[in-house]
Amino acid sequence: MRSGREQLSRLLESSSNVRLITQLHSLLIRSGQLTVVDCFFATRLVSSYAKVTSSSVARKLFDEIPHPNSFLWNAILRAHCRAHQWVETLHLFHCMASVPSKMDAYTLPNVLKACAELSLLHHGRAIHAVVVKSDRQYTCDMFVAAALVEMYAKCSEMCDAIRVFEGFEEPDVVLWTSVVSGYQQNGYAEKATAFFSKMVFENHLMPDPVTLVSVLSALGEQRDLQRGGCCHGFLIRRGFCLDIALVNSLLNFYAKMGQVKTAKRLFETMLVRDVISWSCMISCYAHNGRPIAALKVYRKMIELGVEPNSVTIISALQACSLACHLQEGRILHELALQKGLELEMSVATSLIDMYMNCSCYKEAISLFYRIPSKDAVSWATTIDGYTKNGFAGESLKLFKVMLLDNKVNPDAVTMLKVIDACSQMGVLCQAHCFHSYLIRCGFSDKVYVGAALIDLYSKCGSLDGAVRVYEGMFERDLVVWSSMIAAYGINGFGKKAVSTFECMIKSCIIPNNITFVSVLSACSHSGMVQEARRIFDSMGRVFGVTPDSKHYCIMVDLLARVGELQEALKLIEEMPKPVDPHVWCALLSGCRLYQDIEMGELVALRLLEIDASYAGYYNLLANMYASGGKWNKAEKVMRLIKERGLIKTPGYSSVLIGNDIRTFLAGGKIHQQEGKIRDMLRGLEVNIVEDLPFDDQEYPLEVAL
DNA sequence: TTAGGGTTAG
Repeated sequence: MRSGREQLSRLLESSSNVRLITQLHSLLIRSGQLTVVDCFFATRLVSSYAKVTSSSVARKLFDEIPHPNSFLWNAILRAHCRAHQWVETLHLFHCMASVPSKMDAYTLPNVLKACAELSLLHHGRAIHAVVVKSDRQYTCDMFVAAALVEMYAKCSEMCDAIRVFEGFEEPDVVLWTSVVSGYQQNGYAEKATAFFSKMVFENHLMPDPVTLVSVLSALGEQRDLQRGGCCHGFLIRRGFCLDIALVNSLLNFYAKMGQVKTAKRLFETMLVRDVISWSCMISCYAHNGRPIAALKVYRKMIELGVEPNSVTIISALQACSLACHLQEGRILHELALQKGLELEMSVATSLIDMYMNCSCYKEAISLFYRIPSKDAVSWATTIDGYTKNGFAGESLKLFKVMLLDNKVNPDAVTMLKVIDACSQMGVLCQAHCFHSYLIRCGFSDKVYVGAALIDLYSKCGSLDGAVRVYEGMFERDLVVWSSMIAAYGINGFGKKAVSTFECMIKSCIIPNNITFVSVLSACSHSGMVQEARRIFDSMGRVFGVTPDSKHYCIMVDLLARVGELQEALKLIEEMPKPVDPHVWCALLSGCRLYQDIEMGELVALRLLEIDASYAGYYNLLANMYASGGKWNKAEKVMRLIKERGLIKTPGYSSVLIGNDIRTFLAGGKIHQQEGKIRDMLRGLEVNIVEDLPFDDQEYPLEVAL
């Protein structure tokens, strides 16, 4: 027969809601069993409150006990740890340290955890020194060892973590897992999986769900679908399917691998889903280019009453950003405000990105300036947002502000965004300046920076600059090759682009969809129809790359430009549906050029079926009529634009004059120096004609024409 | 009385 004290203690231990714990607490006070001298029930209560993360109540109770014993001290440390109150944990530990006899092996894991979370490596090392000094008292304790491994791993000191691990002849699964997880969290995916293999195949230890979580993350990083599938099979056989963290990890693995259908199936079979499962699924769709599906999942989650957290909001915002879904984005902004998350760094950055992508740059900027301490990501997002909205000059100004602010160092991505802004401006001297800056900062050796610089120089019209960067690179990846191919292409050197493409294949670099966009558009710019046909045909057949709407668009444009209108139409008919309107536009331009009014009218009809409110389509049609002298029809279409109140976004070009960027809008106000500008243009035309090359050398097509 | 785990921003 159990005593009342023991029964009450067990009841407290099994209580999982605050109300019940509070009732038991009152009962203990009323019955006189909870006194300031009795640490037994105080410890039980503190532990129970900690389980339901009521650390403040636990602390109040603890503070009432004048002489806590080791058990009570450890319980309150754990309560603060569970509540992620790391500073308070350390503070209490220092109070406790004044009574050394109270500290034991149970104390250290909590304190080490706080050190790890606060990245207090020196503190952690000091505690490790205490452990070593204690000889066998703590050194053989596997719990302390696991906490030490975790602390070192969190502080990116994996060598020290391994030394702790190696101090044990027979480490248990938890200790092995700590190391696997440490490697994975520090970005050493291969080491993590190798360590896991050693644990299973050489040491014959059975992994548990926690081990598998870390392994799946590492396999996701390694893009190892096969071994991930083995883990899936294993967890089914071992009956771990109800471990929600493990299944979430598996869900995330399939999401990372782009296996959306498998992730969806897994999500649907989950008996219990928490907010992380839902967030994983939203993020899975958003990251795999299906923002509408992501938002659908988000709405379903809300409908089912699952409370979204900051990660859910971030993932849903990413979907809004991709789908340019401003209305839903604003609702999410309101939700973030209600939850007090608006200025949390990742949420604020996602909001800025969403507003920028939805062309609401003023709202994005206002939010950016309200973030109290900005990080490199928020700066880069805003810089990039300006560029996306066509304000590259503002991007560069903001970058200067970032440097003057001097609180955050720009990272590689920030640099790439600034290069993008420079590319949009297309001003060569600016490109030179920024390139010098990158060399000074030590970023110029990075492969991705090299690729971006090639792109920058080529967009500034300096093919020489692009070639110099390319030739000066020690390492060339797919992106570098693709950038160089594109650089030749946009500067009109189609043959060089194709020969670079062939050289890349000889170097055993497999082209991707972007490489094909570059090489096909290079052919298009130089009128190389046969080469384009050959390369387009090889895409799926030889390289396993399925042509998408961009590739079809380039091919249709190319065929239409050389007058192969029927072949272009045939290609469109072969395309997967729905056909992107840009493809029809390319054909319509060809109809205009070759005055195929009949086909042009049919194409225009298709375009207006897609979007009757887009003024650009009407303009294309009107231009086609005007080119053929069919003024009545052209006028009729233009009248339609006015009647329907449609507005066409004007095209523009810009030029650097002194330190000023001057922008010229198509159809804009007549420039005060228009006469002089036209004289200059006429002069240039004459010079171009006089300088026309007539040998076999390759010259940019635009110039030759 | 104690340990290792899952979702997120450019």
